[in-house]
Amino acid sequence: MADKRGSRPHPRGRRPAGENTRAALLDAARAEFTERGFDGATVRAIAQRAGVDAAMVNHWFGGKDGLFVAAMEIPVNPEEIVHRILDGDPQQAAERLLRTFLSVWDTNGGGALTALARSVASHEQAAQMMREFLSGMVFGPVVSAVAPDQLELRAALCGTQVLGLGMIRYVIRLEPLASAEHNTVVAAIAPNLQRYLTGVL
Amino acid sequence: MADKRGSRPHPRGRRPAGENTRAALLDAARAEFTERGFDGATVRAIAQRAGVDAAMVNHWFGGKDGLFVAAMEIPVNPEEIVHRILDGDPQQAAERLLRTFLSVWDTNGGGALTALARSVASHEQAAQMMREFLSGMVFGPVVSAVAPDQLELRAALCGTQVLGLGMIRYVIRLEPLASAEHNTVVAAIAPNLQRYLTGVL
DNA sequence: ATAGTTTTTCAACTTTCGTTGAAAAGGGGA
DNA sequence: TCCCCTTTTCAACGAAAGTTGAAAAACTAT
Repeated sequence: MADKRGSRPHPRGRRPAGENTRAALLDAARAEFTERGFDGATVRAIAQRAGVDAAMVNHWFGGKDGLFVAAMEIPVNPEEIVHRILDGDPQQAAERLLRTFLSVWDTNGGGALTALARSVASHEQAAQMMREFLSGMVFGPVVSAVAPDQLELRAALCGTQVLGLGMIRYVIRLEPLASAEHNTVVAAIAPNLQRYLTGVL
Repeated sequence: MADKRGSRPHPRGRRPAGENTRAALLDAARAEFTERGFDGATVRAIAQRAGVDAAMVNHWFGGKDGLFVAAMEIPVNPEEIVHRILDGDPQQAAERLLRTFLSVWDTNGGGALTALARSVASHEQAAQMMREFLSGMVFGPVVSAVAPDQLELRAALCGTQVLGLGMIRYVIRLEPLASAEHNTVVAAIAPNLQRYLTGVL
């Protein structure tokens, strides 16, 4: 009944291998940052969720900031996403773009974009990453491929619509959009987004 | 040169009257919450900005939470705003709505909505206030007056566009939207917003 | 096998923040 | 004038969080 190690979940030093602490930490960090934002998430909670000690964050990532940057490195390949969006009729690019975001977000509990949105609060670095992600990684390439003019303005406009949708649906959780079917959302928003991409401004 | 009270900025007890601590605290709180969000703002910084002791926050508002709620009580009258938006051609309601938000925000450094947006992070109360403000105070009444059907969906859709604009322009500060003229923004976005209000979904 | 390196936990430190209680000072009514 | 209430600062407390250093355990190479 009274095993000597019974009360201590983990013995001291290195663990039997196989369990990748770094990856576990990244997963836990993504979840916590998404749920609570940069300030709300604590190193201790992330470590506990990953089942390791909080000191591991410093060992592997140098600190909370490093972990945040590493965790927000998007797990999905932006080029592949962009490629899929551009594949087909340019007049339906908005619909494909919207469906892509919705499915990434819904399988992800809000996704990295939501984590960033929640973190932009007091972290200038998050705003920086957001800018780069929005204009550089996703909307920039798409707009360049399908839009006739005013590329930067169109990219920013797409940002307002997509980010606004993310905020309302996942952060504020305003009904009926928060629980609406993908088809409903797409039917309502895709035409507007399409105008930002290829319509006359 | 060496006044006995020279090193102490304020003597102890009550001050000569005339200076309204409560109001100063509210102003400072609005500024700090807007710039840094609920978590980023500290009671001490707010008090220093107001030129009073941090304990005054507890004395007047019961704590940081009470101060936040009090500070977010919107200084602009929503009914008046709604009335102005509804006054005129319903087909141009979106333009008036957009211009109203832009001017409130731009004279306000982002405004209460931005403060709330920055605070939604780890404060469920902020999300609650946001929901009520969006659907109850502004978009709800406007939509009820001009929209033909699906009132709640239309209100939420307007929320995505307006909140997204606020996030991109004031929080993320993505160019060229961040520094664009009001006319440019209105020309680009009003048609889309008008579709959410009165168009066919 | 043994020495050295890497990984891991533990305990403690430091800082920051919200909050509290007591004391001081001005104002107002009896 | 004297007493009481309100307002204000001050000092300190307690909790929480990011970080650090040392010791222990497992792996690796010689």
